[in-house]
Amino acid sequence: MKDHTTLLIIDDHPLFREGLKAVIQIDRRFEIIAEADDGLTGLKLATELKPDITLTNISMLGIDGIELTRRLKALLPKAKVAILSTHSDLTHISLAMHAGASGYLLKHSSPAKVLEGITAVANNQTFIDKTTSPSISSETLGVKVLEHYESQRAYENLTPREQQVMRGLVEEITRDELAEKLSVTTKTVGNHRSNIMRKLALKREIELIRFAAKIGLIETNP
Amino acid sequence: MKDHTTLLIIDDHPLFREGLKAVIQIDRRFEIIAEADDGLTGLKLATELKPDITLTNISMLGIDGIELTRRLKALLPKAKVAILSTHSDLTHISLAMHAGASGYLLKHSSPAKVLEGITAVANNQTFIDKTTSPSISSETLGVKVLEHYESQRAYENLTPREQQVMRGLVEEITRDELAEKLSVTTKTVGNHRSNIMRKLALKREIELIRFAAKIGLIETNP
DNA sequence: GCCGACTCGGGAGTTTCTCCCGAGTAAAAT
DNA sequence: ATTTTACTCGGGAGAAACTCCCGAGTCGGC
Repeated sequence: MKDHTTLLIIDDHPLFREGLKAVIQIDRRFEIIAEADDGLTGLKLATELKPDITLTNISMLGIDGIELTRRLKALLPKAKVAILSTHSDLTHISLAMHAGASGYLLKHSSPAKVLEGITAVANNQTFIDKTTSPSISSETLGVKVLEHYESQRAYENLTPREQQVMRGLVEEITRDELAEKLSVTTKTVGNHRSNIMRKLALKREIELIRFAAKIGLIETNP
Repeated sequence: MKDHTTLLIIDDHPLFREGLKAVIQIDRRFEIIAEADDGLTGLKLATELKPDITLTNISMLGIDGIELTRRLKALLPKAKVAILSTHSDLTHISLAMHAGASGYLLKHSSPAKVLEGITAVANNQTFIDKTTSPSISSETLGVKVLEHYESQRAYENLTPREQQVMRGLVEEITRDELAEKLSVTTKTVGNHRSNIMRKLALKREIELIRFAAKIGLIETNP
């Protein structure tokens, strides 16, 4: 490892950035060369300044950390990204790793752990903080990624009209209102629904709603 | 205002606490006398040390910041609590204020803004960071609180059996399975459902699911 | 042209839901 | 001790929603 590793910090919480900076600055091997509070400026800075490691949050307005990772790796394949997230679930972890992140660190964990993670990434290792999800193997990661992409793909494989109907179905309007909105009969809406349920292999309404939430079609207030 | 205001910081993210401490320590009027990383120890520290202001996050395992506020105000009505949250929606804000918080600050906002808020609370003012929800009047706050409590109350006004059926309805099991689980006929489950929908003034399945999510009956993956 | 995919909806049957009602039961009130 | 009240269970009848199967019209592509 070089004796000087440059870092870019991307997080939409100024206070959190302060904390991270305070912790990292203790270790003289690291130098924070820039920070950003949203994904777009973060991506711009990363491509311009080419830091050794880009440390980014996931949940941000506009470009989120995962999308940022994806784009940055597309532009600069050798760039190293470490995710710093509140989410310790497999879905987020696997999406991040799949997007090309080298590390997945948790905001809940101790400063020492975070430094450990950054150091590992600087040394070209892959680091996943397993504090809350102890049993992450590359297989389970793969499975989760697959599941998520399959959900997304399954939805995208619906015809345009079916997608439109599905979006209507998971809104709080009645079938009649939806039919009217789409200028078809209630019967047709029902038929589309039937096809959608079959194509997505769902049985009950709540499964449809969960599916819609999973692929970001509807909000689930946090 | 006293020339020295004591603070207790409660947040489950060590790094965030670091950032907050770094920012607050710049202002010599404040002294951080303790910190905690979960609600229960936070509550214990608050009652023992009686800080002038308890600064707490909302989302924490076990006792969350709102529940902590409620309990602390019950024990020490003169204690002042400032919430520091990522959520800028009315529901959270109003629940917090209703629980007895004196301030509602956002993690997204600038260090200066956070200091401003703490200062205001120290001066016995009520401070709500309106950065992302500009139009918060006491009326809208009241309405939201009312809405939330009415939902909760409406659910509690269901009979025990109805609550049981409702919990079953929002799980991913079929009517038949639910009927079998409750040792009644499908017909009875249907009748209960009908009564539930009428009592809660709901029309569609998705409304039922949203309602269940609102009162914390089911998880909505974050 | 003709093929395939998409969209729309009818027919027929099934499941689910609503609304109304009565029976059994257990606790609370008088 | 009897009445009242609330709750639970389910039947009946009809409405609404859903499924599965099918045919017709449309449109872009080979």
